[in-house]
Amino acid sequence: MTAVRASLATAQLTPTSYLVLGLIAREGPSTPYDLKRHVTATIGHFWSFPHALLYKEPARLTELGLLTEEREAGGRRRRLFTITTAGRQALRAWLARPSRESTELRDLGLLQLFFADLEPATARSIAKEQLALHRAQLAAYEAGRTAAAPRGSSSPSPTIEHWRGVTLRMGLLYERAAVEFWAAVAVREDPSPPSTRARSHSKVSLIRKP
Amino acid sequence: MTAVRASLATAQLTPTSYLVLGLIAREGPSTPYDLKRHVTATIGHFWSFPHALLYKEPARLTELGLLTEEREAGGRRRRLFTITTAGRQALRAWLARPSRESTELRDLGLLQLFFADLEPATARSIAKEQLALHRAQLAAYEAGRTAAAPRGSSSPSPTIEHWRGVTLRMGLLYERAAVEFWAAVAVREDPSPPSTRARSHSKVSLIRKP
DNA sequence: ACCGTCATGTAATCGGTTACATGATTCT
DNA sequence: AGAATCATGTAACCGATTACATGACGGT
Repeated sequence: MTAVRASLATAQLTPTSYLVLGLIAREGPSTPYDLKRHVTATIGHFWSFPHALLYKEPARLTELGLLTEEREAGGRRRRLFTITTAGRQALRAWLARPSRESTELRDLGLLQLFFADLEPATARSIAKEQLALHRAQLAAYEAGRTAAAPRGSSSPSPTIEHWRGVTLRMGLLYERAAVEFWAAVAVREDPSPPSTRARSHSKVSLIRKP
Repeated sequence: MTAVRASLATAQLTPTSYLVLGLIAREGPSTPYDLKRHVTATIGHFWSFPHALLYKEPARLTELGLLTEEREAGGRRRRLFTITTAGRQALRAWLARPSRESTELRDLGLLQLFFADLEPATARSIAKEQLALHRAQLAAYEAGRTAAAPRGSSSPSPTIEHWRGVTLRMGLLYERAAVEFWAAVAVREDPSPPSTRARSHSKVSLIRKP
């Protein structure tokens, strides 16, 4: 009965669950370390899944009957997980169900900027720091993209390069947006042109209010 | 001693902690509900902080000595939290410390797309769904932005409108990127032009592999 | 007076994060 | 052979999410 409830509780699968299910469905039987490597090379660039998760999640899914596990006898005693029919079904069901939740965009730099007026002097430094970071990330994506898309690669089925491409394309667009944003902030907060135009708001420290 | 350790453990403050500290530092003594409303109107659009968090976190911060709490005697028995000197200090320290962690971009639609080849028919429907969602969100931001920026508002200090503007500007840029991305995906996956150009990869279901 | 929504809070569960730990490989 | 890094895993804590619950307020 516990098993029944568990196997029916499709609703309680997390994004991590579907990531694991999807990877194993596509790549075939995998060890947690396989998952880790694949994730690092693709979606992990902007959605982090700590490796401990990728070791724990397959165990959960196995309990739910969505995966099976076999363990190497000797050597590293690796765990190899295989997807079951139920697992494929859960995955299909999820793919067919539209996701209406909106994107979580969690950025510490943005949070800092949100409070930057509390210490006006830091607004610029935050912007410059973030600008540098996002420019670097953008460059990394662009380098990876040109390297990843070998013209006329006649590989019959999608390779990991393909998936790098798919996921990184969005990352690329996001980083472009981020660079644009932080560049604008940096300019706006730059005190170098002491123009007569009034600032949008006073620059006194607001951190202590009466 | 526990208290000492706790108050020194600045490192273990989470983004939520700084959000709460920052809001109370800027807006003055606040109830959890005040926090909730403010967050909903601003950063909550793309970084969700469930209201239960905003009730629990102030209590934690109070234990750490970063806030003080006073409770209404009668009526709704609201809890009013005020920031302490230590709290302001922790906030300042955080603002001065650059955040090097990169953005978390958690999007269920992207995750689905990542596995869309497992069910080729769904790739397009996912793209269309996401495109509609992001267009709607983009429209909402743009509507909010024009409404929120009253020319020549001579308010002496930044109002909540100002902060809506600051946070939503990034949201706006992100949504533009997202719309661009999903539009491209939708076009690429659209089978309407049955051109002779070979597809980048075969469209057979990969969900069962030998 | 009633009803719906706003406002306010608590409890329990559980996933995610951090920290720890150690056996294989590879390089010098 | 030793060092460094890769590979592999476990354990524990704790924050975040979900669910539950109820009192105040405004409108009809």
